[in-house]
Amino acid sequence: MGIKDVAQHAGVSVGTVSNVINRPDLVAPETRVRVQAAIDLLGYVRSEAARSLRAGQSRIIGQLVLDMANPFFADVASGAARAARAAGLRVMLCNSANDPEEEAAYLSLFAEQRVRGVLLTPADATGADLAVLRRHEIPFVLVDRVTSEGCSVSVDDVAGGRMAAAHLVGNGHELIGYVSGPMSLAQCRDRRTGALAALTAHGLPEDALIHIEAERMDVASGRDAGRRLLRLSRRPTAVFCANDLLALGVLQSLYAAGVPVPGEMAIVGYDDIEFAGAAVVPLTSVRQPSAEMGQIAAELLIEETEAETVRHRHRRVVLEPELVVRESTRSDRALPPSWERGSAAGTRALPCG
Amino acid sequence: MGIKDVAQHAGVSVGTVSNVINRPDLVAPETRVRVQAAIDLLGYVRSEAARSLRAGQSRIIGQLVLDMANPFFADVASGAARAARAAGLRVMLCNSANDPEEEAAYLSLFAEQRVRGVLLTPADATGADLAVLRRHEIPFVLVDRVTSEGCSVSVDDVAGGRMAAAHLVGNGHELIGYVSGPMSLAQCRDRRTGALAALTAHGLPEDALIHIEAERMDVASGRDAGRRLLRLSRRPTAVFCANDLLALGVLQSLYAAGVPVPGEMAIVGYDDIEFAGAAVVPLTSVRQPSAEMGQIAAELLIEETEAETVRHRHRRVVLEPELVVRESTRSDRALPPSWERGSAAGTRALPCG
DNA sequence: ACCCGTGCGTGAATCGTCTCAAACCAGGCG
DNA sequence: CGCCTGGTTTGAGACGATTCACGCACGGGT
Repeated sequence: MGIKDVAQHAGVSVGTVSNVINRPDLVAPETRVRVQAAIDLLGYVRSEAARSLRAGQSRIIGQLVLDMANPFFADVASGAARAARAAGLRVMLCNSANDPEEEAAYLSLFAEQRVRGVLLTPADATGADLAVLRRHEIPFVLVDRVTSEGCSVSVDDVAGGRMAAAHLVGNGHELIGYVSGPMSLAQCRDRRTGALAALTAHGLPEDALIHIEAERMDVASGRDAGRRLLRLSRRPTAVFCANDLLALGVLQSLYAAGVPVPGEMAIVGYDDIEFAGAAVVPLTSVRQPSAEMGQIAAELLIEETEAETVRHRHRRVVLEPELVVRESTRSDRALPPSWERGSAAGTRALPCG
Repeated sequence: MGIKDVAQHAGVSVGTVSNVINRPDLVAPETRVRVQAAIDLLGYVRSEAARSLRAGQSRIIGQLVLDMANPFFADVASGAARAARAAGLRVMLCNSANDPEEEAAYLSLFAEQRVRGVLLTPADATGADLAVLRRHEIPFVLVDRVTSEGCSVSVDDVAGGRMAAAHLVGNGHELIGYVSGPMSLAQCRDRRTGALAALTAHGLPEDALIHIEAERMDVASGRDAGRRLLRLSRRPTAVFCANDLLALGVLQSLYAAGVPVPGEMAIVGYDDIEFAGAAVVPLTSVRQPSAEMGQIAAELLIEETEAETVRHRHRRVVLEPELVVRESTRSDRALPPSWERGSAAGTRALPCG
């Protein structure tokens, strides 16, 4: 069941079989069909292990994400897989679950696999994992993070924060809540910076942005943040949330308290995950081009690995976010909910589970 | 940078280095530390390709799912990854996107990789892909599907349908809608069968279940189904939906039409994805033990691959679903929404995206 | 007749690890 | 002194595909 069996069966040498598979133009047509027939007959499948061993590297790209269950990363992964396939490579997707130890374990797995390169969103802030990659000379591209020592693809969070806040100010809001995740995350800081810039650009004072910090960026923390929001002495007329899960939580709290959305409180989320558009009050959200991020990251990585003659220069790609306006900030509430408009996310097909 | 360099540096033979790595107990302590020092110094990483070539198989399990973006499959994958790691294996997760061609491509990738085995939820109904796996003698376990020719892990959909309908009947509903996906799917047929059985068991006639078939099982189709539901001459007082995405869509339509949920229309979904509990009217849903399915499937597969002495017998594991009751079927609406109760799904941490 | 180029096929070397039979060594015992 | 034993190390394949320097044959040009 090896290449030798095929060769013997077709009456040729192993080299010729290899040529039929990899460089068919070097083989006489007659021989080619004979060999191909033997391959089909025997059900021969070449061994990727042997190929990789010989080549000194595998045809796999490793990808490490923070949470596979987060639709954002699922989208990033699908973009990366698409780009990889276009280059004849495959992606091995692993989930660090935000745990630096898991992350380190997966990186050494990747090293053993001799992967072409790694796409990662590090859970480890110390940079120790990047040092490991550099030590083994494994090319990498950061996704949704930035580093000075390699390529990265991220989204302009300052711009995203600015457009969210500008949208709210444009709708007449003059006191706005910012429901943030931990300020240790660059994302949360940048989005706040952008929002603040938008307010001051429109002549509002700095304290027009009321800061509420959630411990984690999930739905439960969002519900808590919503309750805190309602207890404020100066209640904002709008909230900007650092991600959609927080926004969904806030929405739930408001609903429970009987506060109409967007009538008494408008909401803007971030990420535009599928369920933002599918909420009962569809959420206005800042869309990140997640699949595109994955695709560009993979393309950068592939370019780096193929840079034999051309010298590869590390690049920092920053993509622009996009505001998707839906019911949760609609000022004219006479219109029916427009679930169908604004984004294709709501219509994406999810097969049964 | 190979095992030879380590051997030379430590002044031993390659066999000894191999032993230090794989069977340290065979090596004298003094030698062991000397070799280990050389390994650390040189940053040696063994080549998985060479290992696999030698062993004739890799340490990877291939997993093929219908949609990575569906939280259900994300959960299945995480369960499988856990079990695999416990056995010293890794999972290579691939997304067929419900496309039989993609599926076939990934299966031949797995064959080239000489994976230990494959976990799959086939998109291809013809069984041609299973024939390929059998031809190459690659062990496989079906997930959420059943076959007579191998192991499988699935959930009792008849029981799920029955408990959903029984819950509604128990709440006094006597006319119930069933929003189904395509009846070509065994899932949809079985859930209907179960619902019907529950109705008749409670003395209701067969036509107490009103069938509405959606083209696809996504939110948009659910919205459409909701609109059709409201146009019926005999309007049900409850709906059972074949998955949560359909249920979310139905919920949206009802909300848009001003129909109170659960006041005038109760809703039960299926799968209990995270966003079912996070909807503004949290959905009652039939929970599938998704992570457990993945874990059991992987364990079955591992058992099959390790069955050298013991003869492996294919098994069909059928798990029991569980009804998670939330607001959307609560008969006492005086209570505040209970987002925090009923399931841990609503509190799962999703890091920022 | 000779040479050369071209088209096609060959076969051996190579990649890095594991495994196993054999070698080696030190010490104890007859 | 020779033999045996048990702990330790060695070194030679073997795994399967790729690649490349050659060899062979044929036909055209000189």
